[in-house]
Amino acid sequence: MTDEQPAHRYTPALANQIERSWQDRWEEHGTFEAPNPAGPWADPAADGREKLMVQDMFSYPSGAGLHVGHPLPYIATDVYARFQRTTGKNVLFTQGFDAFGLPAEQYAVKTGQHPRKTTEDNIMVFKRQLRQLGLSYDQRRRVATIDPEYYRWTQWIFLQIYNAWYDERAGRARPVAELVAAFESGEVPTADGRDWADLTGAERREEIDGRRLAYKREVPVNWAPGLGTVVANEEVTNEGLTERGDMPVFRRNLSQWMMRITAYADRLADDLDHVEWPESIKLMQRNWIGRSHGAAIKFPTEMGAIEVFTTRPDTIFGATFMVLAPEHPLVDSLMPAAWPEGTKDSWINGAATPAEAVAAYRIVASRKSDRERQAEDAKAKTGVFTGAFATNPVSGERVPVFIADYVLMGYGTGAIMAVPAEDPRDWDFAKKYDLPYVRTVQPSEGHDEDAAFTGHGPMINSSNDRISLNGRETEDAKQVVIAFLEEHGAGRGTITYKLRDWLFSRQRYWGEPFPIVYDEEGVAHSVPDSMLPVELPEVADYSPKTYDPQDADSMPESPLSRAEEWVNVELDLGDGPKQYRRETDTMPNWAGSCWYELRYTDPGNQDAFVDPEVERYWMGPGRGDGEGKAGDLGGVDLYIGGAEHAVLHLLYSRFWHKVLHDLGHISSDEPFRRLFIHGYIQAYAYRDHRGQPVPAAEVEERTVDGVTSYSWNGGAVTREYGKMGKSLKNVVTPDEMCELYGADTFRIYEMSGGPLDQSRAWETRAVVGAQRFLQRLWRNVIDEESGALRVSDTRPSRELSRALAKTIDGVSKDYHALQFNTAIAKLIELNNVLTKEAAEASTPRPVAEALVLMTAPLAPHIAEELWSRLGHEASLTHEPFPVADEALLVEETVTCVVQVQGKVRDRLQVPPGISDSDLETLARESEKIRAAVGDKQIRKVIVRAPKLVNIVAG
RNA sequence: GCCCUCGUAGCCCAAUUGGCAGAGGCAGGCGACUUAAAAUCGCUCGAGUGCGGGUUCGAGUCCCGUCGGGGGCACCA
Repeated sequence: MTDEQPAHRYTPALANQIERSWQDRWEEHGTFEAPNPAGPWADPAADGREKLMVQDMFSYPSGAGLHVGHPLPYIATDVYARFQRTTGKNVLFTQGFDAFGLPAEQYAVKTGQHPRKTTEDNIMVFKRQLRQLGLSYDQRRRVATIDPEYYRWTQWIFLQIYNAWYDERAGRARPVAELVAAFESGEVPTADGRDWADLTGAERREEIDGRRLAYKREVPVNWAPGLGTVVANEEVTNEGLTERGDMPVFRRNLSQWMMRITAYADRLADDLDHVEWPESIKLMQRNWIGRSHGAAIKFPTEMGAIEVFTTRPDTIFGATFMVLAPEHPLVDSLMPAAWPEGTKDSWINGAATPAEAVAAYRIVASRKSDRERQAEDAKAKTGVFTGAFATNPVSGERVPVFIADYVLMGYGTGAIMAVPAEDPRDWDFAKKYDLPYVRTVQPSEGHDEDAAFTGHGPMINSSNDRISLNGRETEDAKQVVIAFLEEHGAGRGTITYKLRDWLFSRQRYWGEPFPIVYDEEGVAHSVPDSMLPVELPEVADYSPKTYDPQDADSMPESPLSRAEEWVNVELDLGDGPKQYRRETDTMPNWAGSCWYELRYTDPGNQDAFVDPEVERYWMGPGRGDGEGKAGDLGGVDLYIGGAEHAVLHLLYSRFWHKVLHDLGHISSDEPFRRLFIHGYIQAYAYRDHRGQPVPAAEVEERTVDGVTSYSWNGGAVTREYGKMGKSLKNVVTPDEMCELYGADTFRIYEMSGGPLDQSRAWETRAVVGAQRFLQRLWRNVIDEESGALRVSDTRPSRELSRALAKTIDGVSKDYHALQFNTAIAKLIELNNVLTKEAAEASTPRPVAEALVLMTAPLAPHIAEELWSRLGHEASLTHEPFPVADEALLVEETVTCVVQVQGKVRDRLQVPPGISDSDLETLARESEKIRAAVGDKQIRKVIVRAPKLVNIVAG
């Protein structure tokens, strides 16, 4: 079959051959290596050029390999990087591997191999798959998080964070050494107010540890017995299962490493104003940080004051009871021995004493798993009276104190003032337990009397001899109440966050070991820089001890704790050799990806995680795309990735980046200046009558009378749309596509499907469109029969010259804006115009060369091949992008539409520079327009020269 | 329940950001080449923008409501 084809046709076989040879050549010449301003790759040329840093989110080398959805962002960044090189920029573009973590370990457990072996095998597969796509990575800059030379610096950064504290007054992190000085001088008060000089050694250590940005503490954590590890709050799904592995999670108190990300809550929220990210992602981060302004208010009781947090201090006259979280520490001391006067039967759940009622309720609440709480009807509020009363500090009313599990210990102060009339949750609780309500905001017209009113309106019922809020609007009333509380020492304006500190310990083998050892007293010490990296030991059994997934009482046991020889070490930490025990937990998967963008800039550096000069060159504020932008904080110029990392990865890496910035190690204050979220490639899957998936590639489609039906092996099947996966039998791989069509065709198809931020369906049969385009392009330069060039030095026709200028202009704009789908359409359009002209004659060289250069970012191999056949020795990588002839962009005549009452009645050919008044005159003189207007009065004429005139008559 | 997004030819998508609904591709139809088919090439058919209102001289584009798809959050006081 193929032997009947013209000998020099651009067939898949030829494409494959060309692609291999150019990939080899690029590698051999180090074509995509980007010079640095300093260090081993220093090149004076770097300084003279503008820089640009383009990056994909870390790839995770899973055992399954790539399907056609994975390369979408990689190709997009590659096109962008290649385009930017043609504008003369020094472009840093590479791709590394995030290779620690649960999936690698679980896969290793399943196959019985060491995680390093399976991970490295997977990396090899990924590298091969990525190489065949022709991605223009700087190979020298690839990093893998599992490489000891990489995680040495991950550990070093951990120690930087460990040895830092957050100075609220300065609004930044500072080294712990400066904290000691601040304690000594009394600048920073100790926790209990005593003089630093009066504290014992242990007390001083406690003071310091209590302020470190990385600290170890007994905290309630998410323990997953089925995985044998704890996971972060963010890694637990709404169903109360682990995000990876779908295992049940239980709340347990365990001593764990934490990161004080909450210290950065304000800056993480505020600096979102200075990065170019999609608003939706900024919103998700702001919601996650969850900053709310309100007041902390003290409600006095006989046993001391209960502090509540509220965002609605204005409604305090409506606070008719209080609710504490069941775990609230004050509950025990609040309870009287017996039920007081006025206790309603419905409040006590049949218990004889408050102690009995509280104990019983606590058991019920603690037994509920997160899952059960989710499943429960949100309106089914439960709780019990504590027997205690508190005094409303503003209204002076005596209010009963309840405990209920709808109040969470982890948010605010774990206690609320309940305002049923203005809060639906409190309303539900009040209805159930027969508690009174007082409306303090005038509900709007028609508001349901049997419901809380959460809207805004003038204050009512909020006045006594000390204060009056009546008639005030919400915001105003808040300020008045806060001022009143502060004046009377009963409270203050305050801010609360949903963001919690980051749980940083995992009981896994396959992660970075902590650079921490414990002495005989159990005191933690940093491992000195000179002893880094702390390498993972070889162990016989690298899987953590797992339990029955439902066994809530089991205890985590880290695999490293069994490596006795590694755990027990003799070290000299400056005071002579002593025995120490190593920390046996490892860091979470996120650690390595928290700073890799920094390492990309200087991966060979042996003396530092990054040379400050190199960091400033690639990521510094006001450089690259940040040039001339007020308030720019620096960072990667373009970062492309999926929305699934909108919160976790992007928040954690911003946090680490800010700490490193505060400590003076880097100049940029944000890691990623511009973020772009790509859509996904999804696929159709088909199921037979039993609901079993059938191979999607073998399904036949038939349309009869406009109704489309699908069949497989003669039997009807149903179609669904979703992810690509083995279980759905709808996986298409880049390997298959490269073999069947070639990488360039595959790249064009991937980029032509639609805007990059939109998801789309994979359709193998449509790939041929991309192939036809490249074949036509090839044919316009090379004679299919002889293989000779068919370009000439003839001048292109005026029409072709215009088309070329328009294409250069449009394509260049599209590349800048990441609109590769429309860039492709414009290139095809020009190629089609060229095909018509070239059918009769040869292709004018200037057009051929410009078209090849413009196509190169998208289909680099064929472009390089044609460029070389056109007689150029060097790679076109750094060849300047064609420049449009401005004169040809101006049309000679423009079609002007003349409308009457908004309907098109005539079209005029006019010069583009025509004035409004000349155009109006022309339009009024038009026969068709006169006929359309008839004898109606012309009321108004809208002129938008040179394209439109609209006459309003009537 | 709340928030964010997207709905344009049979399908994937354009539309100078409020100014003639069509750039490109797939599929379909007709033709050329071929003994034939595939591949290739040429020509060609094709929506009034999910639905209902509103603003405007003019709405795919802005506003309100509604339906449908995708995503996020969910007792956060």
